[in-house]
Amino acid sequence: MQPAPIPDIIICRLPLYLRALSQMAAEGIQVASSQELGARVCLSPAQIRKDLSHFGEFGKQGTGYNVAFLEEQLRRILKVDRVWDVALVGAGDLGRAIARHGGLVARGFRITAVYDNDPAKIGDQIDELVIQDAHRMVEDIRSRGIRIAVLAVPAGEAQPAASMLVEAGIQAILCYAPTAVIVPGGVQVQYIDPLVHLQRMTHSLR
Amino acid sequence: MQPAPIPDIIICRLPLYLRALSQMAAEGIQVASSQELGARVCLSPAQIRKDLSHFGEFGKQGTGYNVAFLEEQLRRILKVDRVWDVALVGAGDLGRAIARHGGLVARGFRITAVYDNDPAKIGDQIDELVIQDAHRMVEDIRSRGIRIAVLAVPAGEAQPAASMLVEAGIQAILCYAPTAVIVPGGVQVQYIDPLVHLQRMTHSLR
DNA sequence: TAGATTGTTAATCGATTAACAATC
DNA sequence: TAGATTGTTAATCGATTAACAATC
Repeated sequence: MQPAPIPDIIICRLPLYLRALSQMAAEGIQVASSQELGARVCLSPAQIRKDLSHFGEFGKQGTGYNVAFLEEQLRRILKVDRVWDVALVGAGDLGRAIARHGGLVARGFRITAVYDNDPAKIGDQIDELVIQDAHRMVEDIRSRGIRIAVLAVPAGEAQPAASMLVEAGIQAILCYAPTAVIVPGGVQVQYIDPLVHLQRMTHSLR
Repeated sequence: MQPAPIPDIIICRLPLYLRALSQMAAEGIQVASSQELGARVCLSPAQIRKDLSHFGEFGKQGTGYNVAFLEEQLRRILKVDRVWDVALVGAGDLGRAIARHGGLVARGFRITAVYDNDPAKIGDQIDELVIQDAHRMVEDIRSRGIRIAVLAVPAGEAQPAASMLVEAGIQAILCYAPTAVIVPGGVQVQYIDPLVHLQRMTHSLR
């Protein structure tokens, strides 16, 4: 008997729960019902309870959930009860904004390497980080054991860069390029394309 | 009899189809089957055909879809067969990266105003755009008739900024702040939080 | 004890897939 | 004509919701 595998659609909601719980904790809220948590993430109380029940019994009847405890459990489940090293590929405007993102560490990530293939940028710094030559990327990432990468390169360079990352042993890629990249099974890719979100909204404008 | 309303989950996929079709067109591909298009967006051919069938009959039996024609139809359905003016709130690293995004116009959007509340930034330029005082934002957006905004401010400023945008007549907000904002019905909000994507992936790392 | 809220089951709902007649 | 692929229907699948016993 395997433990039932958790549907991906449920995993996708956990970071939202975690984010809401962190906010509640910051507001000094110590206990929250599924009703209250649901209101924050725009989901039904039943959905919240059902989702959480896949991982254990975290609540108390008549009371709700202890915010700090549930936050801790979600961090553990999502494996962000530690800080992951992240390699950043691409030191353009977007790469720079990502590297300087202030809230990474608190949520489990730290950019520890930045690569670019523009000779004019190599050697420059983004805060403490020195931009490295992309030619050394595979060797460097491999030797440092980094497993997560953010891809902030132009669309045309996304596939070759992703292939290099796979070669380097990267297992999870967050891709900002507006194009699907092909990677072997076992390597996860998530995409962020703001234009997709904008286009989702225009459809129902007037 | 109303025309059947289109489920949101279908609208959400159309921008992905459009993106894939634009790429195909750029590669010189003139005709694509639902099989080929599905391969590009990682969906089944049946799904593609079902989705498109909500809007009309765009294909030809035995042949597939004319890429340029379907691209044109999707642009029309998503209302990006024009260019929308967009207001950008927040001129930090992220705001700057968004303002300088090269691919906006080709996909239906153009940043025409940037606001910040930091006196040190007001008056500075991002390429051709002059950073405006956020205090003038409501009046300015309203007088220019802008209906779409991108919110790139710190989490703590997201709600007040969103409320100002609503007051200014904004109907669609793309929010980069890692927090839910409350807006009246009829105003759409989409969120982008890279940490949510990273946390979705860590769960299944080893 | 009375009130509230969980965890879970069964029912509902909606989305995806498979299959195929129509037809290019 | 033969081969291919659409648009659509019916079947399947899975996710969400409603309801409630358990219990804090």
